[in-house]
Amino acid sequence: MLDVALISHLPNFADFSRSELEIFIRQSKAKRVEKNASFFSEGEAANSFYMLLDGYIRVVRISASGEQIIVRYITSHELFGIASAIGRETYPANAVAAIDSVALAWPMALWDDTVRRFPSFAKAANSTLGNRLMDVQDRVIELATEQVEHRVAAALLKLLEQAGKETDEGILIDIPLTRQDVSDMSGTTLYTVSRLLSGWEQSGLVKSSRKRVTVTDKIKLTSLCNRQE
Amino acid sequence: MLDVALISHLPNFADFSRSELEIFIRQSKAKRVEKNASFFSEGEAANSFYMLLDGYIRVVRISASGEQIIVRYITSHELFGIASAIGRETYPANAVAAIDSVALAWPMALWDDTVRRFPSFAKAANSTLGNRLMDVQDRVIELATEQVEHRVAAALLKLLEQAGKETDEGILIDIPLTRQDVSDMSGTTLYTVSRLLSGWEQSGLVKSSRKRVTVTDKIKLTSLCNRQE
DNA sequence: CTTTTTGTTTGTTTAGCTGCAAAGTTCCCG
DNA sequence: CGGGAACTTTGCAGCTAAACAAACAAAAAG
Repeated sequence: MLDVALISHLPNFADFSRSELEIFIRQSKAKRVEKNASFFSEGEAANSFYMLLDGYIRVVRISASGEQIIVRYITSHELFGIASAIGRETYPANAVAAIDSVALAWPMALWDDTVRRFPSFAKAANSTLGNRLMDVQDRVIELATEQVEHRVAAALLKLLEQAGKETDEGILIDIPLTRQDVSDMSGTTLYTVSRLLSGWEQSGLVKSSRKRVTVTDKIKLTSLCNRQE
Repeated sequence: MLDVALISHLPNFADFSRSELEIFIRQSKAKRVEKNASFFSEGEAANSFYMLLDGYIRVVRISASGEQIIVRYITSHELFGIASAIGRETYPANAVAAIDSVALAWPMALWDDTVRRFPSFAKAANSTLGNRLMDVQDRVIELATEQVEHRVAAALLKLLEQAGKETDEGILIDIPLTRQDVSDMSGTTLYTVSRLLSGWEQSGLVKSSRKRVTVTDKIKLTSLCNRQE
């Protein structure tokens, strides 16, 4: 059983009493999902909402022409699969574990009641939605106005924030990440990503190997994103 | 004074009684904004939330490099400027009137109370957010995977749904719309849009003139969006 | 240890767009 | 009604990044 103390400090649960939170947690079921398996798929009936305890989740959609797009990553303690919050009865995307992951799952039937009784929870859910909306808008702007180099750099920096881990060589992106994954995030091809990474490696911005990227010069990488004119 | 009957049927207000709705409306102030003027700007303190009564609004953001992106259009009876719903204290974008427009404005201080007392209103706000999130995601996918021709066609079709008006020549997009506007929606340049429209005009898909586009063959235009491989 | 699978790099070619310039149109305003 | 502003079209030059192919490297499977 999960230790309530580990999550009681989260803003999601700010106005749950200790016992309320315990009851709430007890209503959930831990769901463990292996790397590359899904918590749920696009179009599926939204029977549960989730909070990620450990791991990383790729939110993926498939375009009309069959190409895969990574919409975002979910990190620990984020709510996800909250279709109800926006009045939907099916999940709008696929949630694929990037590494072995564990989440708590609540029956969707509890949503309305939970939101009504716990304003902090409702607020957290709404600001989660708001942040996602802003993020996605930022990506639209990026895709519409910036060149590939900029976009790939931005994708790496975002990953760095979400999953960066200090090492002696620099900051490692602690998710197994293929060139293809990066290109799926930045709307380009794995070839271009490979070329960019090679180039950056030569100029000492990053180190990369199979499924791993370490950023050695965050400053310079950031500056690629702010290039004016 | 606005006739309450005109809007009482909207889902937003499903569980307002007649008198509650009257009171609610009375708390608002009609705001009239001329073409090309703004209801509010990005970063401004979010003092009001709005419902559009008449007109069209362009939701615009400016990229880091100064380029303008049209994030979406707001049409009649939509809520907008609902920053509070996502826990923000400033507006996240500019709301510019595409034509002379009128909206009701409520003081943001009323938000929490309104949402709490009227679940239908809260639900409407949330599904508005949800739809926007989905829309923006769709645009990300489009920008990341589809070619310009496809994207411009999709932009026109979206406008057609929002502001289409039957005429004897076809369906007119009833908003003054420059080539630049269309390119700002589809992440390309006004030159390319101009070329595409010329081409489509030759093959009888559209008719266009200064600031006007009429779609004469919606079927074929739609098929440009579904082009496989 | 060998084979297969999966991921990465790199060369070459080329389509698709952008960017600029310049001319043509349409509209608006005094 | 005339002049200027705003919008549109078109030609051309140039370049970015996509697409394909092929070889290489690393990991997983047997």
